[in-house]
Amino acid sequence: MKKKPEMPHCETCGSRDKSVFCGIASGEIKDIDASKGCNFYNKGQVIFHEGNRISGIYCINKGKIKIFQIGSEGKEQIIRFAKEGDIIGYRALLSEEPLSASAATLEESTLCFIPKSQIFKILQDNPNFNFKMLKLLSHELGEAARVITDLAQKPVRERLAESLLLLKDTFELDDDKNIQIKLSREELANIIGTATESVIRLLSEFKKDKLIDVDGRNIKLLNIPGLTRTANIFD
Amino acid sequence: MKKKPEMPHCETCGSRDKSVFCGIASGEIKDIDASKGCNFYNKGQVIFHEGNRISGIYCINKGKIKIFQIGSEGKEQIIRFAKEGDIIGYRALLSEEPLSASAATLEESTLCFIPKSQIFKILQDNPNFNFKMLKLLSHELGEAARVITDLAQKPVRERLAESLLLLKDTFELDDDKNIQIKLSREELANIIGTATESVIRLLSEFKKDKLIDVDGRNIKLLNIPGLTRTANIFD
DNA sequence: ACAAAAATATGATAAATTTCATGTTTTCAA
DNA sequence: TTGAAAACATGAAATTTATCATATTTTTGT
Repeated sequence: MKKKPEMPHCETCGSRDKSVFCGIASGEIKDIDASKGCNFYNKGQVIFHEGNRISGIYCINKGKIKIFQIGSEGKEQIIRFAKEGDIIGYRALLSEEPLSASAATLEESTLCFIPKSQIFKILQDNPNFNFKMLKLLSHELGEAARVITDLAQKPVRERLAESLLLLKDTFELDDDKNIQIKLSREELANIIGTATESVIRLLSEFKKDKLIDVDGRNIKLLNIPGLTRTANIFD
Repeated sequence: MKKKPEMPHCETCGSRDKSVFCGIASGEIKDIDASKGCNFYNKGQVIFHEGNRISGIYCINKGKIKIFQIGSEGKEQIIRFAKEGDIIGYRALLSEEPLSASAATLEESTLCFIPKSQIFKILQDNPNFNFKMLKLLSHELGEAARVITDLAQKPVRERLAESLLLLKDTFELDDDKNIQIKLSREELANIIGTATESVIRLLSEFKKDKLIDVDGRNIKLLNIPGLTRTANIFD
């Protein structure tokens, strides 16, 4: 069994400058540090549950997270991903509504929890942080609109291609051009709203078309321009 | 030709207390009034265009608006609706990104335009307004997530039923239980991401099943519980 | 009021996608 | 290590949904 990692500190947190907390004064950082809690999560652990209330936000110190809803037939729908430096749970906290989605780790992760009172204090005292949150929310809303249009209008093959590119942008490629995230075929299906079998078949097609290379859950992007217009390949 | 209506004033605006501007002090309302512009739009007029920059937000004094994107095949996708008292364009303004969607009137409408400088001034000076915007954005984000799951997982018949209920909640029913918005079959199709013919067929089905009554673009909801679980009607 | 255009309607067919069945491979816990 | 469970894979059939063709009705501009 792995040992629990040391409690990370915001002051020395490597992902702080990439995060929404980047412009915060050193005094306030100390406040956050003092009020926060920090936990290690194994792969697949649920962080919070759709429908519950939330009393703070989680900041991802390390790891990868999926945010998902359960549809009416009990099927998981992945809404978005989060990684090191990202925050999750802020939507429900700020709207003061129940959580609209659940979150679970995709690999071993370390998350810090910052209580509501602290967040609201910073929001009040720090116009810069406040504005960052407005920007974050409105950016996310734009992304969501694009997802809606794609889900409504694009066929499954294109949606899969899109989501591979989205995963590339979110988690980046390693030196071998592998997407730096390992998802099951079922999870891929749950991003684009299709059957697992369809994803399996389409990944094979993409491989045959030399657009990607597949080795287990490792997906290598060989021809990114090709993926951006998969519908026209045989035009 | 109809006469242009009088310039409305925020101070006497009937929809202000229902809007995001409801808690604003009288002095600030006067400032908004002084900086705003106001215009009448005919049915079907475009208010702003996806991809452009925006320099303020529009507040709907009167009328009904659709917000939509154009998909890769040129097909319209309706993202959301707005009505009297709602604001539009705030997403692009706050994210400082280009507009992610276009807006057009669904009927004759009057809209006020409040310039960016004024909005940012209120955001800075008025924590209450600021917090209202955070709430609005995060609420919208929750709605978007639910739309994503529905589009990804529900069959067309259920999506149409859902969207009729959404339209009911947004625009309400008149005394005759008619939904207070008149959309073409094509527009209904563009909400749920399906073909116009499918909407036509399904509306007939709903009518035959006594769930709704249809007379042109007037849709009367006869059996709302039935619509909430259209998939199980014949179970 | 009238012609043209747009919207609505419906059937037949085609295409996309899911479901089901079944087999193989991989993963994981005892 | 091994046996069970989960994940992956593939074909065939069924289902859903889109497309095409065509007719009718409604709306709109002149």
